[in-house]
Formats: sequence, C-alpha cells, structure tokens
Amino acid sequence: MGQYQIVLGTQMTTAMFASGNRVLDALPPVDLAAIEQDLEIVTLAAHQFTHSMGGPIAYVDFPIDAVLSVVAMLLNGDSVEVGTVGCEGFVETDVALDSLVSSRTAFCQVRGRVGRMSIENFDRRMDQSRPFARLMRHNVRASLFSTQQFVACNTKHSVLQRCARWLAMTADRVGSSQFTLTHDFLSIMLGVRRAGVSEAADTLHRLGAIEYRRGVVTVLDAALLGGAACECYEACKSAFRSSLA
Amino acid sequence: MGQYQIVLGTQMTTAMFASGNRVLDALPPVDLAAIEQDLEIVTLAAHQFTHSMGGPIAYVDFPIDAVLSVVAMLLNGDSVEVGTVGCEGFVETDVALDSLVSSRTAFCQVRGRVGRMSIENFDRRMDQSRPFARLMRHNVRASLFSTQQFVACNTKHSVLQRCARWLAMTADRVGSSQFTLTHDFLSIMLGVRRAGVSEAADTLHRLGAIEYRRGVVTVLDAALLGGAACECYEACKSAFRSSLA
DNA sequence: ACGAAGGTGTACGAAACCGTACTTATCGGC
DNA sequence: GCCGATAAGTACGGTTTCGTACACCTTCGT
Repeated sequence: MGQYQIVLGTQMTTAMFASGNRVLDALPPVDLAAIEQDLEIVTLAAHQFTHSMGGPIAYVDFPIDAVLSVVAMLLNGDSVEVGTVGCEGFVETDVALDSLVSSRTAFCQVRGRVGRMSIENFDRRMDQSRPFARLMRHNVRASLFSTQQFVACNTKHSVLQRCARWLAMTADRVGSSQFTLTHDFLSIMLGVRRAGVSEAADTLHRLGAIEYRRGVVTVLDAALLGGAACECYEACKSAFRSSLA
Repeated sequence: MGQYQIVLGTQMTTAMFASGNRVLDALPPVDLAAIEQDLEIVTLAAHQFTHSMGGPIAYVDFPIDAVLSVVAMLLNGDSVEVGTVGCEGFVETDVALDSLVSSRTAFCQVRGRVGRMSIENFDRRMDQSRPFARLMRHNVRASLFSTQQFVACNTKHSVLQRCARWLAMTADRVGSSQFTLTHDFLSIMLGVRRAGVSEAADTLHRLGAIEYRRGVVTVLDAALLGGAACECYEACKSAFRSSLA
C-alpha cells in the first residue's frame, strides 16, 4: 500500500497503484486502479475478531501483512483452524459464493494491515467486472483446495510436520522472517496440546530452522523449515500461486 | 428421475420434471424444466472414477442415488476423503469457481445414478440463469463448510464418532437404509486402520444401530446412529439444507 | 466340491499423542 | 528492583490409535 511507481504504458504514462494484497494486485491495472478508492486500510491487533459465524458480513478483508485465521468451533469449546489467510487471499470467501452471512469465525492471528472493502462495493465489483469475479472465484478455489489439504494433513501428519507447515506458510504470508505467535495459539489452531507444540518447536530449533522467544518466532532457515514441513506446505503454496495466473 | 406429475400452474397445466438431485430440484420450475434435456442419466459402479486431479473437467455429476467421494491423495499413497457428495450436491465444485481443471480426484463410493451435464451446458447455465448460478454457488458454500467441518472432525473426534457420522450421512444421501461399503474403503476415507473401522462397526452393531454383512451395511436405527455420531453430522446436514433455501 | 479371493474379527506390542501439572524464564508495570 | 502475569520447558501416567499379523468366514468361479 502506498507504493506508487511510474509505468510507461503503450498509450500514456500512468501512476500505478499496488494494494499489497496479491489477489487484488493480480487484477488488470484498470480494475486495480478503480478499486483503490474502495479500500480502507485497517490495522488489526492480534486476536481481534473480524467475522463471526452466523453474523452478517459487512466487509471483506484483503490482508496486506496481517494473517487471519478462519476457525471451526466445536460444541465442547475446541477451535480448529480450517483456513489461514494472508496477502494471497481474502476473508470471508462466503461473499464470493453469493452469501451475506458468515459461515465461520475469523480473527487476526498475526497483527498487521488489511485492505477492507465494504460488501456493497465487493458485490458491485463482482457484478460489474468479469476479471474481478474470476479472480475472486479462483481464489476461493485455492482456498477450498487448501482446506481440503488440511483435512488430510490433520488426519495423517505428525504434530512436528504440521507445526513446520504452519510456520512456513505464515512466514511466507507476513513477508518477514519474524512474527508474533505463542505456542498456545498455534496449539489451538492445529488442534493439539500446547506441550506438543513446545516439543515440536524445540525440535525445529535444534534443527536450526527457527528461534522462539516468548511469543516471537524467527525463521532462521526457511528451506530447513520447509523441509521439516509436510507436502501440504508446497501443495497449498502452488495452489494459491496458480490461482493468480 | 422419470417422475412426472401433473401440476396446475396459474397460467397453464404443465408436466413437472424432477431430476432426483435436490440441488437441481430446488431450481425454479422453468429453469428445472429447461435443464432436463441437458442431463444424461449415468449409472456408476462402485469405485468407478469420475474426475481425476489435474485433469480437464468434461462434465458435472449431480448424484441421484449414487454417493461420490472426493479425496486428497498424499505422496505416500494414502488417500483421505475431503468431501462426500450425494443427491444434495454435485461434483466437481471447481466448475462453479470458473475452473476447467479438476483439483481433486472423485470416484463413486456407493453405486447408483447420477445426472451428468456437459461442462459446456453447465457453463452456459451459469452464464444465462441467475437462479442456477446462485444455487450452484450456495451449494459450493455448503460443500466448503462441510470440508471445513471435516478438518475439525478428523482432528478432534474419535474413530467411532467419525464412522457413525459417515454412515449416517451416507444413509441420508442414498435414501435407503442399506448400501454397499466395505470396512476397508471406509477406513481409507476416514484415514484410519481397517481394524479400527471393524471395531467401531462392532460397537455400533452392539448398540443396535447398524448391521454389517460382508460389504453391506444396514442402518437399523438411524436415530441411534446419529446419536453415536459427532456434531459434525448435524452441522453438515443443516448446512446443505439451508443452501437449498 | 474345492480353492482362491475378498471381507471381517481379533490380538498385541509400539508409537504418538493426550490431560495435566509443575517449574522455570521473561516481560511489563509499579 | 520487585511482582504479577504470561510464555515456555518438562515430566508422567493414561488412552487412543497404529502397524501388523493371522485366523476365519463368505462368496464366487471352475
């Protein structure tokens, strides 16, 4: 956001806008430029809720450097993360599926900025711009793919692999090797014990992949971390990559 | 399919068509009638593949009394079911998200009929009929919700609960208390051992909920079965119910 | 009738993970 | 500098599920 650069077009010289969200930035320049005025930049604090299950959807958030978690809450109070969204996606996907009600709860996992668009503007863009609608739906597809991968991942892969996957994904999304996250929160997201995450984090630390200090993770070696993660890391990554093509 | 009944309309008397698939049958009568000619009724054998991951999507299947499974395949050869589709849905959801390529593999789990529509006709309907497009997208939403629920379910619920959930869901979909399914296949779908399913089936049998004989399940008491299932059974059921409204 | 193939019952040690609890370390506020 | 609060390290018995193996039973083809 706020990045402007002079681009030489074939017809004219124009100031090009970049939102910082990769989905929006994949729009044709003319669509992207039009969208600038629809976006309000909001800085979200960690653990701040953005969407509540069953509630009306007033806006869509396109993360810039924030990371949001979409969770399923079980009757016994347990929550499990069913989707993670950073600059490669948006929340809530329901709006791209002709729904005005949020089917899941979402909150900010790693503090940062989002580009917020009112549901009215979003719907208008969906109706009026084919490229916009296509891009949003392609992103929903990647998001669905990702959630499907999580079904298999949570079923078959170890706590260590899943921790590594989560950290690797998140590092990619925040665009930084350092971000805030407690073992406790990660354990809730993965649906495992806090102690289990501590053990996994220790293992990853001894591998030299990460460093952990009181709620702050630092990725020391992204390749090592990716290597410790299960295949789901790469699978989801490439799904989102191809959704922008 | 094949059910015709005389209905007195306000304007004229008309023969009403029913496909047997609840999504299609939720269309306004005029749209539904138009779709009749687009559907080819195909009977699928158990374990017959309908869509392959990475392959082009040539058609969309709207199950009538067949049940299809959408699976994620892991690199080590394991498969885990990420979606189950019966008369309340369709395969592949990707087509409703502007994609021509299947992102997952799907096959027939319980033999039966599907209404098959070519991708060309599907796309045309999506473009030309608002109600059709809305209904399909609402169904994708329910399908996404369901997959999200599976993430939590596979993470937190016991093999017994998940077996009960699967059997209860499937009985609803085939519209019969009896269908074919081996322990082996169910174990693959749930991502657990075959022996684990056998134990769970035995427990459910002793509860009086089901009967199992060499690849054929009979639901003796649907309420008991539903009671043994986790909350995910009802959650998914109501998600699909409301998607047709 | 007989054997092969497929489906199910059952067993058992091993591993992963759970629930919990207690300790230790670090940070912010006073 | 101290204290309360939050975060992380660690331990341990208990449970679930795993991996595997083997026996038995039904079905089907010959």
